[in-house]
Amino acid sequence: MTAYLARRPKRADGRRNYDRILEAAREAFDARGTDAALEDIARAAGVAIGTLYGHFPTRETLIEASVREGLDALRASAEHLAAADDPVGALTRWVHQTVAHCSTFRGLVGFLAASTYDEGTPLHHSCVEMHAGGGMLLARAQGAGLVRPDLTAEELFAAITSAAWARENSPPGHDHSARLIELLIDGFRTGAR
Amino acid sequence: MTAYLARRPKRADGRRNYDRILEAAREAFDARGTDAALEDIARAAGVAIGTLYGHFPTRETLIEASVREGLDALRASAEHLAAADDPVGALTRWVHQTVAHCSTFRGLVGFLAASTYDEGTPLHHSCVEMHAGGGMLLARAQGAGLVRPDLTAEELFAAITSAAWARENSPPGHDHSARLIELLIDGFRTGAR
DNA sequence: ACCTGAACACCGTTCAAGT
DNA sequence: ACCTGAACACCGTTCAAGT
Repeated sequence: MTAYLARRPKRADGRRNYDRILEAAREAFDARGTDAALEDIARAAGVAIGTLYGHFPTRETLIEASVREGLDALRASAEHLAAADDPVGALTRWVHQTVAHCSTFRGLVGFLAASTYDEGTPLHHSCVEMHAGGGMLLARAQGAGLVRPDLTAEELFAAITSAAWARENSPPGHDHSARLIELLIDGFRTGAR
Repeated sequence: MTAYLARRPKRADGRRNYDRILEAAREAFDARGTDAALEDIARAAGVAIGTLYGHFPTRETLIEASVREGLDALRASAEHLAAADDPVGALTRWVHQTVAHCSTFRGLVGFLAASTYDEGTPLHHSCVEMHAGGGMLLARAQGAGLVRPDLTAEELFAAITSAAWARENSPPGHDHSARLIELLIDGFRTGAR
């Protein structure tokens, strides 16, 4: 069953409030993570709390609307990178991009991990898109004999989300997520060991 | 500055309550993660909420007391494994053990990541112990020329916590943390790529 | 079709009164 | 030295009344 997704209203005042809430939400999630107080977001947007709930019935729909465009763009990016002549370089670049997007806000990657295999979830669609984009680049690298053939898109996704978690949760000056990605990609390569 | 740590009281009734709270907390954290309701824990332990706060002034001190023994035992395990003749095998085994302990409860690894570089935190001591244990096994594997000499104990710790997060946050049937560890260790090896 | 804010529920945390 | 539970604060969520 497909989850309810927030829709931008048709009426002018509704659309204005919808946009303001989304802008306030992005700022709040950015500053305080995905468990930012919804009342603060409503106040910053200049609307009553009921208005926020009217547009975004759950916290997850609000998070989803805040990141949808960014995450779905990764699919297009994968298609673009698939044209490169260096399949492992393309995969590596895409993984770095994806990790960055999955750690846009502190807490986001937890929702993504919970959404990947649960259709009834607002973020599920974006997860499927990412999965498909990664699977495409993975298959190309495997087809060229450069990445272990037994590596699955699920495992790639697990690697990406765990690196994104590391990025989200690193204290300043101790973010080793980029290095983690390099080590993982090295582990992906054919003949590694 | 060192953080306050919970201490087992001397008076018999206090000790009894302390133990009961800890037992109830382990069950609650196990079932519902580290953000389980403290009132539920107090009720399950048969004490008033103020009693819980008297022994464990913050949620983190309660979490710390729940996992201290398990985490600190990893140091002894590292020392034991250091005697093995296969340094990479020893490191691999220790990483698997450590990942398992860091994901004892859902939410634990977030506290661990925040505690590693913050002395004023109840779990800091256990993090330092783990860090030291891992550093020892890493140095041995590097000394034998089997692991990249530029890999640091901080990076190893980041790899372990991110794998633990993957383990904590995997839906049933989709836990790829063990594979992630294998891929990472392969990335650690000398001459990988 | 959309907005408002009071009302209720839930839970974290403190503290005065007790033994 | 330790226990109790009422009291307060904060925030999520709903809904009747409004435009």
